[in-house]
Amino acid sequence: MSNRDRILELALRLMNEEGAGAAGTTRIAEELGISPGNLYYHFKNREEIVRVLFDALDAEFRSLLIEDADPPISASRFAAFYLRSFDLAWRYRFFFGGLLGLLRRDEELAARYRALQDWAIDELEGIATQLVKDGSMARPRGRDGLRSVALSTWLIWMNWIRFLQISGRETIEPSDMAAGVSQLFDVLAPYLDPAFEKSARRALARESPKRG
Amino acid sequence: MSNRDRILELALRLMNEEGAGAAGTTRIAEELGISPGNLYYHFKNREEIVRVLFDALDAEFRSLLIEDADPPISASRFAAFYLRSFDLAWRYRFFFGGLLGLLRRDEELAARYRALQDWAIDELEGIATQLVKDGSMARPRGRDGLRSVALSTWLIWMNWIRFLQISGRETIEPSDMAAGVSQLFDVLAPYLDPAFEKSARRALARESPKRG
DNA sequence: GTCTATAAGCAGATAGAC
DNA sequence: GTCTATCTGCTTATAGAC
Repeated sequence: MSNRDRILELALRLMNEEGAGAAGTTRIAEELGISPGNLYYHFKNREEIVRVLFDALDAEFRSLLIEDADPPISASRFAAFYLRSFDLAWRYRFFFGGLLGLLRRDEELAARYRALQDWAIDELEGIATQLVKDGSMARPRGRDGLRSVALSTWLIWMNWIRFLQISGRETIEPSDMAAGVSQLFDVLAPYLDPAFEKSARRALARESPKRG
Repeated sequence: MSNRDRILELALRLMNEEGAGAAGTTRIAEELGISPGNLYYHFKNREEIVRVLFDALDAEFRSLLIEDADPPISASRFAAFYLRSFDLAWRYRFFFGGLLGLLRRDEELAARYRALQDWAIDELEGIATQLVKDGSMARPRGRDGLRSVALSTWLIWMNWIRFLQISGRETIEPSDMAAGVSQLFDVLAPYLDPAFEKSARRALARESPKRG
């Protein structure tokens, strides 16, 4: 394993466990037993490390969303999609807690993040539209009903892990993600076809990672 | 105006405008034209400044919630309550963006924040329960339906301003809060009595601060 | 690719005079 | 209450040898 990869791996671990501020260049180099100079050979600066990690999250998220927007959307695929998206958020959970600070310090990262967010909300709206077409979901009232539902799901997805962190949980486990998906289902529930919802909830319970 | 108050005022302004990290003790002292020593006479350390600001937010939020949970809850009081709560969040908007970082650095602040959050979610559930009793709202399905609705409203309240900041808005205006309240109404809408909802939305449009 | 050594800057905080 | 002066510790980042 190259030092470059070891740097990325350790940076991700440290930031996930202790927050985005925990992975200074000094500390990374020290814990890996390499020199600061070596680290700076591989990365121009601290921000570049974060950008490379974000790019991985970005790519995974896009392929996940594209794959799963493909019609028709069955209840189990619907549940699996949200579970996988929460699992992805978990693996890069450092990103959400410190997001604003990270974006303020790196305009390039901010631009990439915003492009992803805009695209994702559109895509989530597209998924909701497809569910309506499939007859699995009723169209919410109001002009921008589907847009609003998409935005609510985005807000919950973005902030579920941060909410757990803020609430004082020492560690966040993959098994905590099912509650986030369930929270999200609760927001969609009033519009979902009852049979579809029931089936989706069953799939969620079946496929959630178990505690421990 | 005492230097102590000037410190608090400037710290709040800087953090609101440029983020929680922007108000270092050095910078505050410099911009006020006082010495670092003077600042440290008034506050034990940087964290204490933040704690005093949080206490103000805490007190205002509690009195707002207590006042408005008083039955029966009319549609216009309902709308006014959410508008005022978003206005409060706006005045202390620094807090939400950098929340996780602030809590990680100050265990005392973390404990106070968590107490407020636990209390607030209970209280929001109480408001929802009252609306059901008043006949203004249908009880959501599922065992913890009202709890889930309370949590969703909390998540949106907590994260609306941060969402705008993250989305790249240079400045956030009081007039941006109405969209947050509207987003929150959209989540509640499926359960609200149609006449109640209509009336609440009308009150929201009437009482929202205008742009500019 | 990797190292040593160090520059340069900024933060929070304190001692002690007035 | 307010000041001057300063200490300490930390961080990012670079120059240049191996």
